[in-house]
Amino acid sequence: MENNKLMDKGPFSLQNLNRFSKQSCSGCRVADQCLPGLIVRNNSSCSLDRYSLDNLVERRRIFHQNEHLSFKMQRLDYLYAIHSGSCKAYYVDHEAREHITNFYYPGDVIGLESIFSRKHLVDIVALETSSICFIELSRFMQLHQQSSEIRTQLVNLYSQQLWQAYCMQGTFKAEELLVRFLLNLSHHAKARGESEEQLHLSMGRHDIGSYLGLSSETVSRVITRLKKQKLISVNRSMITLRNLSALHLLGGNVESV
Amino acid sequence: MENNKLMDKGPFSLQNLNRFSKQSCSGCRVADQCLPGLIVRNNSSCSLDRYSLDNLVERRRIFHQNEHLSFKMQRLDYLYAIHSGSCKAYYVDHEAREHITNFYYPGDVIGLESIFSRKHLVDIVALETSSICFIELSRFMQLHQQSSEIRTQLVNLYSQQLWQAYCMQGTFKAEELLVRFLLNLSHHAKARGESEEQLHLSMGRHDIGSYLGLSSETVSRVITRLKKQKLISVNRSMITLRNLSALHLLGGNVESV
DNA sequence: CGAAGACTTGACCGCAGTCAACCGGCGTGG
DNA sequence: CCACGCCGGTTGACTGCGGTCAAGTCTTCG
Repeated sequence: MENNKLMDKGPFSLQNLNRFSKQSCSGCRVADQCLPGLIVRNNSSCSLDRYSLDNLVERRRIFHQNEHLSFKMQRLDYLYAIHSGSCKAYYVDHEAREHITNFYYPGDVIGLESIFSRKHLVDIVALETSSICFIELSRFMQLHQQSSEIRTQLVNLYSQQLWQAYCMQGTFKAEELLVRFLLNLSHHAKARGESEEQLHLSMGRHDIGSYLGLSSETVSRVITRLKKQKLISVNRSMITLRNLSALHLLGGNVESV
Repeated sequence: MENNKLMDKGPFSLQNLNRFSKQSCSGCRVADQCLPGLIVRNNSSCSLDRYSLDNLVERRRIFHQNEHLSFKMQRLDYLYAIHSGSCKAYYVDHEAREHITNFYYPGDVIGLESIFSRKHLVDIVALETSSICFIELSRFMQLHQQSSEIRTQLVNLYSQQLWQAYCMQGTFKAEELLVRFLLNLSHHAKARGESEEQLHLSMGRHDIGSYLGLSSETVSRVITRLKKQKLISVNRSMITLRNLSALHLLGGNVESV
């Protein structure tokens, strides 16, 4: 029932999509936030014809929860863009600990960190039922050579992701980390036109911990503490930020990317 | 005396450089590792004339220890490439703690994480007397639009740096962090044609700690421990890796970038 | 030679990891 | 329909790594 409500409120109805479908970016709902979408949208000043651009996304496919988009060490044939849903990227270290490198949401492009090695450096998994766009890498690189829009957008995208990654380095208190994580989610949700207070966490406590460098127990404890301080309220995987300004203070007012 | 020896062995004699000097990449000693250098070297298939390329680096200048290349929040007019010496980039958080985002060595390009915001997101400081190449950002972006070499190299560079940053996320033991740090230095030194066992640490313990998310005391203690295990030997800022394979084991055999 | 600063070492403490018990929702099968 | 088991989340007790504070050492430089 909770789930049905979510589906109805979602950006589009999953049922209407074929499992494999030829898609174009022109009509995409998250085109505003997405790299291919941005490029297509700015087509006017672009040296490429509309056909090439709309074919940047080769196809789209539904992935179910815990289904892999790709495995570590596979050849890097595609980048992925998230149309709806969410994914995590992770690798397993020599002591069998899972390290999540990033979470991805609608409009995000996946795989940028792996390009130099020409193979996937991480496993990529859907956190919930998700609609994923396939961007053939060779075509992308071709278009990248031809379109100044792609170039500009790509540099900005890389630059942002790099800065974001830098901001995760160093040592922080558990509370600070978690608050920043939540504010980051909120920021991105807002950018996508969703609520900035109501967050739906598609990943488990363990995943959050793995991303932030904490144990799932610590994540749980900090959430409980924030709940007691009335800064957030929690309903299963739904978190409501009750006092954004107070949270910004706790998180150190980091200008999120 | 130690210093003189270093100068003589160094890649080139600092004294021969003017403080400001017009430079070209064609004859540069670290061109093999450097982004502008790589581009100039592959000029054959390049759409740009040699003049434009050699003028990618607008000028070169000597910075002394602790001298700032640029300050946080300044407009981003230049990227920097290190010709010799080394630098650190850092920001100060809301609790006045210094976070080092990265160290830079000959051939490295500085400023890539700041491009999207059009201003410097970090302070950049020379760790020792260093010769720094100035790359005017507007010219770089122009050339980036014109040269497919720059594009390919830049994507690879970003991709690498992003992966490297991802690998620093998550939680690791102090020993593991430090060993990986040393092995990374070793790896890069080797790539520059220097010794992979003899490392000269141009930054202090505090800086290493700030980069790895440790206190300087912990860095010191771990170094002492490794010394006692005969894995390294230490002579002030000179560290010798005595057992690379054992160190690789401790560091978790991470494929360094 | 003396002062300043970086590094080392020791003592103590606190945050977060680990281990374990418990809870509560959900799905499955009787 | 209920009973059961599973899994993710929460909570508690304990521990240990690494932070903090402080003293002491070594190096450099004026």
